[in-house]
Amino acid sequence: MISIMQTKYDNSSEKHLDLPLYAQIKLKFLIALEAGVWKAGELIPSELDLAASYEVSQGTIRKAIDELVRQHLLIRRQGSGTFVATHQEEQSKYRFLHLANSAGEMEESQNKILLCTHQKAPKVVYAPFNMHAEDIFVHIRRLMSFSGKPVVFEDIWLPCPLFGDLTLELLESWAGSLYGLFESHFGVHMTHAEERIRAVLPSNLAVEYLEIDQLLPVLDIFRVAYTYGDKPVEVRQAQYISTEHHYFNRIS
Amino acid sequence: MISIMQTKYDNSSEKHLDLPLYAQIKLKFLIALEAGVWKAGELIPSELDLAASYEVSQGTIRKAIDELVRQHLLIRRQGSGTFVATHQEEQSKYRFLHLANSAGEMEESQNKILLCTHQKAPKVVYAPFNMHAEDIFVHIRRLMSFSGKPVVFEDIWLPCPLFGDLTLELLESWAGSLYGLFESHFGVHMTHAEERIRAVLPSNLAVEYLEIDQLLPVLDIFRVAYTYGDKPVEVRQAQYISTEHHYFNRIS
DNA sequence: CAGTGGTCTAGACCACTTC
DNA sequence: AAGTGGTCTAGACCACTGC
Repeated sequence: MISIMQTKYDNSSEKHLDLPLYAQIKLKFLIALEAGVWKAGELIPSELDLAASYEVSQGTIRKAIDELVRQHLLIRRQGSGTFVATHQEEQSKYRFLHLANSAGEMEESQNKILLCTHQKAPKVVYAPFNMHAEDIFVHIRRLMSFSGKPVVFEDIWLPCPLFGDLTLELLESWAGSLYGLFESHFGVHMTHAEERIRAVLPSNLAVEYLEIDQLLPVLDIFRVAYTYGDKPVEVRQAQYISTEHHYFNRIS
Repeated sequence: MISIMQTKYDNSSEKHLDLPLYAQIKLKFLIALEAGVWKAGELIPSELDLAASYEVSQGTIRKAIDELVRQHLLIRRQGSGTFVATHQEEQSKYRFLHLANSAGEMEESQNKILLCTHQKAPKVVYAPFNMHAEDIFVHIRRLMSFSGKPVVFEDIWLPCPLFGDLTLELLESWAGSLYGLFESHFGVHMTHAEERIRAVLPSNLAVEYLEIDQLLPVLDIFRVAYTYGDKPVEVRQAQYISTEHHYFNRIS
């Protein structure tokens, strides 16, 4: 016996978690992204195809995709389709670098890798990963310059299980952004990050590489970056000279 | 001659700007907010009422409201209705104060108003308003303490045309947040802000009020806050001690 | 119980990209 | 011309609030 007008919430089979349909589908998409079924830059199926696959309406698929687009995990291109977001795009170039000059403009940076080694890390580094003092990390040290002047000195720490193959040669041969490299060579896409900002006197190494007086206050920025599923995959500690540049933030 | 199925984009009268319908309606709502037709905390008409008023479907109204909700201009309460966002709520208490302690927690602050005068302002203050060196501003100086220790010293500048009536007595009698006061006494609702952050040596006044050494680096935070329509309505310059606290930011 | 926002559907048509 | 996302509608039902 089939009624013409079906009742709406007919989830007779495997009701997930009392989440609305679009949220359940969003979770499935997140799993596809996390598992690498959908890879950075790739085209995903059309909304109508997905609607057919999951046996829901286009509107429900749209709402799931909408939220992922707002989180910068997917990108829509009218006429072409929906794609997995990537750090290769021009657009995302400065998403994770909140640094501007006095005029409020972003500038092109020149980056120099100072070292890339495998070693143990301090507690502030291994703690966010729930790892231990003996665990080995990839350690990158980098200097960023603007108009030829060094401005940012940073130490970047990556867990070996994911980034063990990273070498100095690879870093130096890579022209794009670091997150673009992580994505294309290690399949790790950074989705968001948390930063803690302090004013400090520069470390001895920062004094040396940034070529500044040891009494010049600098911004100290501690970042933990995450991939899909809120999984931490990078810790970095940076010092910024803030005489001709500043950290900017929009509160909305 | 009337067809049963009307054609969809029948904007025969006054086609606005080639914006989609929901965007046109969103603009009308923004005008209502800006003009004070809808005031902070008030209930706005139901979605079905609005749909009838503007002769569109509920879905179109929803999409317009959705965007305003995401911008924190409106708040939905299922079963009750949709309300104009306000700074009186507990939720928005720390939206504009990105300050946490070493454990990453927000703390309750004790605020002390040091002065409230009417005077001319420096260029960095009047420039964002497109005003002039001779124009008079309300100038508030404030000290914020956490657990009894002074942490934030700030100068706040407000244009007289809007805030001329602000007095020291009013400030001291007000228990809530500053933005809550601006909203309830002057009808000015802050919607967003931009901050520029530097590391500097503290000003002489900051040294005095924060009770710190003049060589201790502090965060210097320059903020311009805006109301509806991207209109700047406040400039503040703050210095934060960042030894036991930090500025935090989430990049997403 | 009436009214509100929240979810979901089915279907139409528009705007854009690609071939 | 075919296919994709973007807009819009009309209507149903669910979940919650307040009287």
